[in-house]
Amino acid sequence: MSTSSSDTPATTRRSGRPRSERARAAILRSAEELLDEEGYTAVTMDAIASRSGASKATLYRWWPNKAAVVMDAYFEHNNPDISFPDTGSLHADLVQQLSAVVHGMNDTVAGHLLARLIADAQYDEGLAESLRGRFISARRADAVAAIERGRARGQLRHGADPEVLVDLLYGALYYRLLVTGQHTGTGYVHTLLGQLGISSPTESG
Amino acid sequence: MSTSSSDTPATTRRSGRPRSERARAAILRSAEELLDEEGYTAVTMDAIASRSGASKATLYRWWPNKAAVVMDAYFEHNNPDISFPDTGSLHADLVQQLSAVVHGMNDTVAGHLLARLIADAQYDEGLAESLRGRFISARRADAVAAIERGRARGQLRHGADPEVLVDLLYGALYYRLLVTGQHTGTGYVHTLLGQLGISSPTESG
DNA sequence: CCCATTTCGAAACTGAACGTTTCGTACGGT
DNA sequence: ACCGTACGAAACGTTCAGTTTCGAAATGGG
Repeated sequence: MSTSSSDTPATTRRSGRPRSERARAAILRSAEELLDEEGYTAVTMDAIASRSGASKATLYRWWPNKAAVVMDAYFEHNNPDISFPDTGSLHADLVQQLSAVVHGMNDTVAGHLLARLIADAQYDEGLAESLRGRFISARRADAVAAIERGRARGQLRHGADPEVLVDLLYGALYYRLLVTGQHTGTGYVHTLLGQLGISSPTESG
Repeated sequence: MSTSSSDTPATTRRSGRPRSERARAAILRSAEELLDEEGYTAVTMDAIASRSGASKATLYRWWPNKAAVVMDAYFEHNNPDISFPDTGSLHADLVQQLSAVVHGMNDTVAGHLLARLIADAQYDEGLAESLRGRFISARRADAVAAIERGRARGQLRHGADPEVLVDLLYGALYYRLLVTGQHTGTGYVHTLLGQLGISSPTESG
C-alpha cells in the first residue's frame, strides 16, 4: 500500500526533467560569494545568474525573489540549527547563546547581512515569516529552554517570565544592531545579564 | 561687524533667487499624504514631484534621496521633540514615555513608517545618523533622565545602569516591532517594567 | 522507441524607479 | 541692468526586478 502506488506524498517523483542539484548549489554558492566580496546591495539576480551559470529563469523558478535566495544562501553554510549544551548554569547557558549571536553581529559580513535581511523583511511579510521560522524563533526557543531549566534549578528569581526575559536580552542586542548602531560584545552580554539579576556563579554562588 | 558685512554666519543671504518655501512645504505635505494614503513603497520621487507641483530637480536640489524626504515629511508634523513632565514617580515617567512609543508603533501608518525608516537606515548610514540624531537619541535621553531622577529619589535598586536599562526597555519594544512582529501595548510596557524591578506605586509603595 | 512532461540556459523584454542633465524662465540683491 | 541662484518641465541614462519566449536536454511511461 505504501511502496510506489499512484500517489506517494513524500519524495513524489513527477515526470519530466528533474531539478538540477548542480544549478541549485551553484546559485547558492555564487550568492554567498557575492555577498562576501561586495556586500548585499551588490548582489543582484543578474549577477547571481551570471556567476553561477544558471539562467534567471531558473532562479525565479525556485525562489520568489532576491531576498529568498540570499537567505537560503546564507543559511546553507551557516546553519543556525545547532543548539547549545546544558552547562548546568543558567548564567553560563545564556552567555553561551548570546555570545554566539553577538559574535555573528560583529562579523562584518554576517552582521550587516542579518541587519539587512531584517530590513528587507520590513517590506516583505513572506521573508519576515521565513526569517522568524528558520532563525529567530529557534534562538528564542533555545533561550527560553535554558531559562526554564534555570528556573527548575532555582537559579531564577521568583516572578521571572522566560519569554519576557528573552525579549529583553535579545531585544537589547538587536536594538543596538539595528537602531543605535552601538557595539556589542561579550562584556555587554554580561552587563545585560547582571542588570537582569542573572548573576554569574562567581558573584553569588 | 555683525550687521550685514561680507559673511554673516547665521541667516546668510546669498545672492540669487531664494529658495521657495512654498515648494518646500508642498513637497513635504505631498510626501506625507502619499505616505498616509498608499504606504511607504508607493511614495516615489516622481509621485512626490507630480503631486506637489515641484520638479524632481528641486527635490534633489534639497534632499539627497527619498528616505531623507520621507523623514523630513514625517517629522515636519510629528515633532518628536516634546519631552514628558516629571511625575515624581519613576514608574509613571517610564510608562508615560514608553506608552507614547508603543502607541506610535501601533499606528498602522506611523508604525510601519518607523520600521521602514529603520530598515532603509541599514542601507544608508547618513539616514541612520539622521534618524538617531533627531529621534532615537532624544527618546533615549528622556528615558535616561527619568531614570536618573528616579535613582536620585531612591526609586531604583542599587547597581542599576540607566543606559543599559534603556537598552533593555526600548530594545524589547523595537525587537518586537522589527524582528518578531509581536504586538506591543501598555500592558506589555508594564510587564517589562515589572521584570526589571521598576515596580508600580500600588505594588510596593 | 517515442512521447509527454518538466527543467534547463540564453536572451530579449517590460516596467518601475532612482538620479542627472538641459533648458528657458522667475526672482532677488547690488 | 546685471549676476547668481532657484524654479518647473521634460527628456535622458542607468540599474535592477521580474517575465517571457525559445530551443535543447533530461526523465518516466507506454
